[in-house]
Amino acid sequence: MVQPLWTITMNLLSLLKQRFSTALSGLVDSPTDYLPLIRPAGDPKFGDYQANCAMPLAKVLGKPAKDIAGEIVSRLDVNDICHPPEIAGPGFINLKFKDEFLLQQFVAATIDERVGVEKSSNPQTVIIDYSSPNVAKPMHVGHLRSSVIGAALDKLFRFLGHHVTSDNHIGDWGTQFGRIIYGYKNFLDEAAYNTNPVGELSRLYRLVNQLSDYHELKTGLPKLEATVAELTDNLATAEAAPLDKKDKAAAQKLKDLRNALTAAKEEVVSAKSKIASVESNADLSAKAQAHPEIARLARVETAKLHQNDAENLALWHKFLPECLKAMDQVYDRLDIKFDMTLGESYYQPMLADVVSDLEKRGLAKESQGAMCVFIEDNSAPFIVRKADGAYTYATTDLATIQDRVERLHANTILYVVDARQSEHFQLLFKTAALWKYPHATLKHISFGTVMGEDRKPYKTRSGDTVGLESLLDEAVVRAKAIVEENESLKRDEDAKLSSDDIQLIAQRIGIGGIKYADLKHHRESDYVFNWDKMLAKKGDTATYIQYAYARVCSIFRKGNIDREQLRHDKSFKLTLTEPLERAMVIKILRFEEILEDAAADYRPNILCQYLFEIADLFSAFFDQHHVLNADNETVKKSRLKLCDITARVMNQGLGLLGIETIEQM
RNA sequence: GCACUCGUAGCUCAAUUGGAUAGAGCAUCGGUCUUCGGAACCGAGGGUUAUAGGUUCGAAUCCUAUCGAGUGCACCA
Repeated sequence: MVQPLWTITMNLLSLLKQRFSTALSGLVDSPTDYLPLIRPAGDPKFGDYQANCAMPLAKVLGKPAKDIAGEIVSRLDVNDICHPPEIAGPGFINLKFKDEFLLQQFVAATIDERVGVEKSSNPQTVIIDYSSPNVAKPMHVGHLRSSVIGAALDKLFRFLGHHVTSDNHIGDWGTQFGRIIYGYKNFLDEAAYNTNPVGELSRLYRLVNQLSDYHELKTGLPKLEATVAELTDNLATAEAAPLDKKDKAAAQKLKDLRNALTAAKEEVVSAKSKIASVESNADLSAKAQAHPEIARLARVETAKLHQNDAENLALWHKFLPECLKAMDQVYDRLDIKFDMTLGESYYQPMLADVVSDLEKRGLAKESQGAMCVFIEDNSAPFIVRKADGAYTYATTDLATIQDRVERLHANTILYVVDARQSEHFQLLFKTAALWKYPHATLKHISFGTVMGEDRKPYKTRSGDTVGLESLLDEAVVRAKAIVEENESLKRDEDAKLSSDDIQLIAQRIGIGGIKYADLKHHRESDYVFNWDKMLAKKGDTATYIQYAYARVCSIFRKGNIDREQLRHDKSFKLTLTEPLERAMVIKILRFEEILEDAAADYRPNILCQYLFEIADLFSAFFDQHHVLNADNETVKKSRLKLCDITARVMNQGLGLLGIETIEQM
């Protein structure tokens, strides 16, 4: 027997595209241009999918769009899968699948290990560069988005069959090591180091920073205060001048002055408080007096390290493993694993050659003592070697591209880095293309800021950045309180939990809540961090989806259903008796389409929205229709299969986001 | 000064990249409960998509101007 064409795909959209491609090929030169205009219907009343090709073709073909739509439909062969297409409005072609076809596809998906998602036919070798903290500085909220978005894309691309290598491009060669080394040589508490090396290093880092800042602020304060005075005068003069509403430049200047004054005042306040915090402490004050040149000397330590000074290099080798161990603890909690952790230090031996090669090719030129690549239409140069002879992160990034392309054979490199560095990446990518790699796909996957309720970067109440570990701790503590509170409200005695369960659930809900809150937003936008919203029991949260998943599992538990056996049970004919069931089947069959959309634009929020919609559909279905007590055995088994695959899609989808499910919560 | 990003419901955000009546969640108001987990479900109100023009069959999306917010601008990464 010949298999019908549609058994080879469970992707509804790509199947329709194939059919339209055939239909359009006699009409237009390049049918592929019009295939993206086939998309899910905007409104269920228009059917399941719609094709918007006719309108743009009206101009090309010089005929009314409705006539073209008619012509496309007459050429279109979808009888086996769809009801007769309808033409509506200016020339929309509306398509609705036959239930029989949907059920065939559905069966194929239920028995498929990958719930109907095929691997890419064109797998890419992708390096995903994300998280990338500076070692020895504790990780903070700033690292959250890169880590969470990066890990989600990592899992997504892998699942789609690409050859992914995740790389944590850590800062392990920067100025922070000079500070730590200086601290270690001058302020070490040996006992503390022996019990908790990273804690002590981190204390030393903060101490050296604080003392350096102290001296800098102390010398800078008079100037800062003078600036405030000057701005105050200028503002007074400007405000005294007669206000001409038409003079926009003057109005703008006035506003700029006010903003500058506010900023300068804040700076003075902050400086004074930092100075006071040192001077009010006898120990700190004494240390500050004893180390007036601390900032310069710390830089000297960095320079010595970079020149392979034996002592500093030994210290670096001593510190680094401890720092990495501490980092891994955080990654364990976030369930993130890297294939490689090649920090800046790894690329150091290559930098001199990178610069000389750029020079040889005439790309890099000397300017004001520094070696620079000038990119057209960019005023700022791309500095690959500073006037003092040191290399910059630009150089390291170029060496990194070289290594990834030549040694690891990457054809795509994704940088999950915040939006503020977009200019750097533009210059980097242009330079790389001019240099040796015009064919590598280099993408900056930029993302916005995590903000507090005040719409400024998220800080603690005292104004410090929030440490990532304490953030995770708080999430779990808050989640646990919610789980415990809910436990006491439960109606269903069977659903009661042990205290071990509660701890595990609190972890999955807490960490999942943080991740979901981050991923559900468009990555380019800034978003406001809000505990209550991300852990809320209702609404568009990880918890809601996790709860829907737990409810499905509860059906199987109560009914003593062997899900594996169920999947291969062919002793009955599937039926769809309710519109909600049909909606769920279509939604499930769209899983691959959604994953591809999410991957195409590197946007986990597309997947989040999809998972929420599935959970929402399931919750409505669960409320309105019975599974275990269905009218007859056929309906019951059909619904059980639907429940099984719904659960698998939710589990798989959440898994790709790095969010774990729980069978009971 | 230059460059980039953004402005959508009271709040937090979407909108398949130019498609049909701009959608969710929260909050508000109303409803559902003796059945598989109420961390639930159903419904209602709420919008001149910052403003003004323009482009076209069609604009939150594209172009221009204005207003407002943010970010980045040689030797930190």
